[in-house]
Amino acid sequence: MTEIPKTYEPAAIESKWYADWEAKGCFAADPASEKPAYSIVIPPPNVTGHLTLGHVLNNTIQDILARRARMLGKEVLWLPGTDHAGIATQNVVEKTLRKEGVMKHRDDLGREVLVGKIWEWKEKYGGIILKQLRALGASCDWSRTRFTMDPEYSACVQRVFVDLYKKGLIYRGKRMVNWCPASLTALSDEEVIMKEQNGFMYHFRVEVVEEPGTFLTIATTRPETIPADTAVAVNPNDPRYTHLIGKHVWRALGERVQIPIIADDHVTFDFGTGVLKVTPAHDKADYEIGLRHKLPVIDVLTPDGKMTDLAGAELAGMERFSARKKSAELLEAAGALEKTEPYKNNVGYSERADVPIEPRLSEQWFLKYPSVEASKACVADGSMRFFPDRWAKVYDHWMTGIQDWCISRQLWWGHRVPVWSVVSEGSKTTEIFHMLDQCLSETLEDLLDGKGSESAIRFINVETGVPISPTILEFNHGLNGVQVQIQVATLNQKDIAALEDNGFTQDPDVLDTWFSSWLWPFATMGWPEKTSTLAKFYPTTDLVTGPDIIFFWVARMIMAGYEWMGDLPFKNVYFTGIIRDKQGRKLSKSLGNSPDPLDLIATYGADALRFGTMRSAPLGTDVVYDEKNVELGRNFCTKLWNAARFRQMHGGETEGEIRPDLLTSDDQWILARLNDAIGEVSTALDEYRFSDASGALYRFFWSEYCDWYVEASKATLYGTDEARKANTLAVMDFVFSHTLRLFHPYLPFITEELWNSMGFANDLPAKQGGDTIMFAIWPKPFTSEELAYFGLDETSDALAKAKYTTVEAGRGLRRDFNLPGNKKNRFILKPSGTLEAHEANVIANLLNAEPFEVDAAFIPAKGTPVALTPLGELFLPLEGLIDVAAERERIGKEITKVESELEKVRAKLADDNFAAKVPAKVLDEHRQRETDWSEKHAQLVKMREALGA
RNA sequence: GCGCGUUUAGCUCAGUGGUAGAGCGCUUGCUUCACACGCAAGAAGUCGCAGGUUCAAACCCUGCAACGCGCACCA
Repeated sequence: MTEIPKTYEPAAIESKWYADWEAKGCFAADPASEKPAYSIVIPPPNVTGHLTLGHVLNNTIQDILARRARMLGKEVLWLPGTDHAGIATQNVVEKTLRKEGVMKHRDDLGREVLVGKIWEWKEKYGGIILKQLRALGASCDWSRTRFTMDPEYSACVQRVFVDLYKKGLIYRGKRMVNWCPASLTALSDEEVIMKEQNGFMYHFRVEVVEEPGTFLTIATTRPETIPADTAVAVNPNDPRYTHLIGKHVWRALGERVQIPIIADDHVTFDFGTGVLKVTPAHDKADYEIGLRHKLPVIDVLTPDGKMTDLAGAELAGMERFSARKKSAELLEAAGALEKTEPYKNNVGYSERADVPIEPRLSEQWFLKYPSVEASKACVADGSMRFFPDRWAKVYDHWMTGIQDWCISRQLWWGHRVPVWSVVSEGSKTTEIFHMLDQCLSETLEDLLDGKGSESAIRFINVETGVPISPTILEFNHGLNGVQVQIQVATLNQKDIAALEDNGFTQDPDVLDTWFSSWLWPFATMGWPEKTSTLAKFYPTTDLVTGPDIIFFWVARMIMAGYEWMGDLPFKNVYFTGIIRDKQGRKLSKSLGNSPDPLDLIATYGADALRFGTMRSAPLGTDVVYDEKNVELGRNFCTKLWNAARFRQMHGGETEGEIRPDLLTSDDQWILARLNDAIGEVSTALDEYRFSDASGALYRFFWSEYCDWYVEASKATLYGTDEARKANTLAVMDFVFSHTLRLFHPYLPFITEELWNSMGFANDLPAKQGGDTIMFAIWPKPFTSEELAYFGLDETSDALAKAKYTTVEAGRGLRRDFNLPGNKKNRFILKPSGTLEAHEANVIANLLNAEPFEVDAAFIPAKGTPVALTPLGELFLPLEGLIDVAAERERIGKEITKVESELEKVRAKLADDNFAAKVPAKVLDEHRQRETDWSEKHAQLVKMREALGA
């Protein structure tokens, strides 16, 4: 035992033990271990990220799982790392470079230089969040830290790209995509969030060319796209317009041209005017109509959302929203605007840039998802479990309606699309793609020299599917009209040089960040090699993440897991809540409602932050952040600290054997409560109910151990029976050593400190708690032998409970008569049975009663306040202060209360139906209740009678 | 529009058919020999609304309302 300082100072203790754990290699995962495996891969935070409360929640949960698994004897791998986070990171760095005046636009630097700058940034700031996780106590195996742009990881990304291409699941095409005019890139459907907009519905009219004087009224929310209209559509069955189908109208804005009136089922009768302007270049549905009717496509918007010259001189160059207003003015001026009415509609926003996206026709790479059926089935059939399970439905719904994934991004930071191409002279249609296939080691030059094996390189005529001999090709650009793809080995610098010498250029796009993240569970473990790590730790056990990335990440990881590992990537997924402020808003930097966890750690300690967060985060609900919770955590740590100090004050040996013959009723009671807590905490953790587990521990330690057991034990500790005293200390040590272990996953630092300073580590084997509490054995509920040894059964805690109820009754009397708690008072118990001197002593202590008399023959003065307790009548004599009337009134109040209870239970028992239909057990319960209440009632009435009328 | 979830004390939440609970906050009294980051006592709830099932409903069923989330989306 080393002396425990008076105050708990978390900072020093935390850094000391974290360094110690790392030095001892406690976090390292050994694939050769014979212990059963437990593994988690961290949801990699953005490499530019800083620790937020969301990370605190998420990573505390993972740490709790990992630490408990170690104590349960598992070989634990918690694999950390960061994500390159394409758009986010490039935005952050570009913004800084602009601020520093290094560049105005990315083109000022060019691709290579900018990417170089981002790498510099990454090297400089990239590790911050991982360092911050250490401050939280995260027990990650840092030797395995991965980054999604590590060379080995990038090779995995290229490999799966080629694999999917070969399987025919990746294709390139000109499609309508979600275009972000701020980030200047295509986005996947998942990156678009719909927001309700207060806009306007503009009604304008166009004249029918063939019938001058006849007008059609069109309703639109986007008049600025009128110059891009190439038709006007009506429903073929709409009687109002059938006679006009096939005729033309004059377009209202832009070049004055005739556009056809066409019939299409897409148009509904009752929306707007039933006449739809068709803008194939700027609307997904209109594009489909355009395809059906072979309409021309006129693009009037630049990539960054400005009007092109095709929009007409008045609009050209204007920003899209200004152009909208201007268009309305132009229509108005032309007398074509009939009305403008306020209108609410939903508009897609770019999730990252928070600006409305534009549907835009562009050439992109798409992926048809692989292994969809297996991925759907594993959640549906329960072989993978979601917590809370309602997310399984959301997942299933998405998987059912799954759409192809646009995987190319017009950015520079990320995994560049591994495709090289050359456009041969004189032909726009001839492209030669060079695909990577990293299974092979030959360089491209060797292959082209004919030294490569036949399978090493394949040149395929895409149209015919017929392989072409490499020697015929020889980078001859004369293959007009033939598309050729080339699949070769992983490119090294030499390969790339050879390609570029021959006029090949790499596809400029990079891949969606999630196209690398979805490989995380196995690409971090050495795939495609069959590593011992994969063999031991894949599939991983648990994944802990937010429900907001269920499609972005979770679903895609499942599909990747099945596709390349042939197995699910994790067995359980725990979805955390989202942390909100008291007004229910998400925490964000811009709202300024996002406290810095490191400040909280500095103020309250990491354990306090962890405990406070976990206590307020029940499974399945969002978390309302309140600093009070962290304060609560801090207060709890202090309580734990002081309880340990109290134990230490009384000296004596730790780990002393408990002698069952010397156990007091209080000892038995606390052992029973400990046993309950062990069971409750273990079950809660098994079911991922982290707040329930922490709540149970909190209640056990504070209310049961400190408030009752420690206080009751003072009768022994300050007494004269040395043998009992030693035994009580042994019980305290027993309870404390179990409690510290139960708390360790939540409070790693303070439990380690106390584990050592209280001496619990001393006599244990090094690997089972001797070195560190991290590997101490997780407490198990008592066996029947242990229960018998301690003499614990259903009745063994009755006496202690009765005492505590008696004490509460006495304290109630004190309160009722305004006696200050610090003054000693005389109490007399007129016992209903026998009471040992020791038990009386305990009651006296807890009541602060002096003297405390147990007197079966006691005859109280008339009007002496009394409380009915399980142990008898408890009197509070008030010499000279007795107010008979007041006491009668007090008892009268209690009688009223008892009567109302009695009435309720009697009403039930009086009901014939009740007696006839209710189970025997419930009936007995009610009868017992009736007996108890009426006994009490009779006693109270007698007492009141004794006080006179 | 479709689906999911939530609604219990001032606040945040437990409570799956049988006597309404916790933490915080509040009130009152206590620097009582581990702890004022503490101890003790207390006040506070027609369990969202309306029906139904049942001997019995916070709990099960139906409908409604409010809030939140997901998906889809008609100009």
